Amino acid sequence: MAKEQQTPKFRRAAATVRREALIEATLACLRKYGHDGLSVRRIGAEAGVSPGLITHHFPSVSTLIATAYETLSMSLLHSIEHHAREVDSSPRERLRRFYEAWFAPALLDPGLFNTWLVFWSMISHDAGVRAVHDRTYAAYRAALESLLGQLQRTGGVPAFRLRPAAIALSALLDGLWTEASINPRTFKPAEAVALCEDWTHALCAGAFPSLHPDTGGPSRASGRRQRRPRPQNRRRPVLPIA
Amino acid sequence: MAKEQQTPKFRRAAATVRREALIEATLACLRKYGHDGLSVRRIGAEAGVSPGLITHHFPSVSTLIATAYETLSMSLLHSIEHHAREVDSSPRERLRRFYEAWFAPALLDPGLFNTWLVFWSMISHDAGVRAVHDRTYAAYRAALESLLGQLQRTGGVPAFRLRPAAIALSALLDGLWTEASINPRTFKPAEAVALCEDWTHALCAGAFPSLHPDTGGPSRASGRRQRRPRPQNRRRPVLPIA
DNA sequence: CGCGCTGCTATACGGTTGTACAATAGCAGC
DNA sequence: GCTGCTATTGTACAACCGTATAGCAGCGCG
Repeated sequence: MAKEQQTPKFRRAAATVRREALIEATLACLRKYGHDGLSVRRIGAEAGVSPGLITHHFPSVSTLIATAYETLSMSLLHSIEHHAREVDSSPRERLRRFYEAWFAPALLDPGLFNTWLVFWSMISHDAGVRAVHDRTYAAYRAALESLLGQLQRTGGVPAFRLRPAAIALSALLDGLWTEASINPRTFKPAEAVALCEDWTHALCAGAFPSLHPDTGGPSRASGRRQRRPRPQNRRRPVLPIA
Repeated sequence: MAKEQQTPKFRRAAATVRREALIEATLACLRKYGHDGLSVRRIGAEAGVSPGLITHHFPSVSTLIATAYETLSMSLLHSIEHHAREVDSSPRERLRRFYEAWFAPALLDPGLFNTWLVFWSMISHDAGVRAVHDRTYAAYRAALESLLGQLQRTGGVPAFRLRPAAIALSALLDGLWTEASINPRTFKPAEAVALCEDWTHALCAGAFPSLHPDTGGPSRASGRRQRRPRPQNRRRPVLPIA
């Protein structure tokens, strides 16, 4: 009994690495358990650590979630951008690779979608999470604007307004990703890529009138119908639910 | 004291109307409290009813949620379709009115988005909710396919494959609706309508190659690049997170 | 080797959750 | 008007939640 294998009850770690470990444990929990994963006890168990530690390292649990949100979001964006930039080829090709990365199997994990749902559902409650969303959404849009800007400088591509174009493309990507994550049987990832490629094609063909640079606002967006008499003055409520 | 205003402690109701009232109370709770709204106590309080009643009328709380999901989803779809069909005009105009209804103020309520997040987050756990999603998504896609089919029969519009077109349009609508619900300041509803109108315009211009009727699958979707050598055999993981 | 800083654990607390079940009472039918 | 069916209530229960806090213990430093 002289040389007992007395394993230490816990190991100390620098605050930085412990915080990082907690963030990774949080992401693992959200991925595995979805909305039930953001519990100090569950995250602590995942990290092999006492529940009280997370409130010791983070002012509150929502701060931890917000940090995890920013970490994951930026990591994904960098991975996708890196994948798109890998081959040195035309902007059009880079955009296509961006789509491919967006619908790669790793991105279509249902656990990842559930993670995102948790982030989204916290936006309306927590100001920190909302700030992270605004930052990361801006970063995604900036990435798309960069790719689209390179595309615009390609010969034969008509000029278009970058910001609304990026908004539309981002929405298309998000919408396809959402449905693909919910029900993988609706369409194959390659179909999603093809639909995004179609969008690129239409953009290059100048088929999006409201994106023309001289189009100031959306009021003149439709172009042809200047007279919009707002026909039904008696506003029929679109949402009859109480 | 002879004529006491003795209010009955509760009122009996037929099972049907009580279930309906509980469904409406559920929707109100989800709208107000988001994910914290699906508690028997909160729903019961909203309906002015004891918590035990909901487990008495519904086998479980997830069944109630699934029913509420289907009710709200179909109600919204019918409202939007009704709004689109109101004027008897061109298919193109009906499609535009569909977009307008989609981004009407009532649909951009943050509470509605939070409600949807709850539904979405239950899909991976509950088979009933998943079935409701599959049904309602199919209904939405069918509605879009109907509108797009009418558009296709218009003179001057090239033929296109209905199903992937509806999938793409649905994704665009959903993606724009999501971001508009999260952050109303990113773009105005009219801009979203304009971007959808752009999509319609491109479709009518035949600017979506993969939607051409002869295009069989997504493998030939990109059209031009037949040789796709899958360049990087060492698959760099897109998601480096553990 | 031992001191001491502090990362970390363990527990307690008041609150919430879903489910179960016995008791109550509205109200319809006779 | 009384009776009986059953919708409804109220409570009990065990499990979980986030936070606060007192004290243990790893481990660097002297």
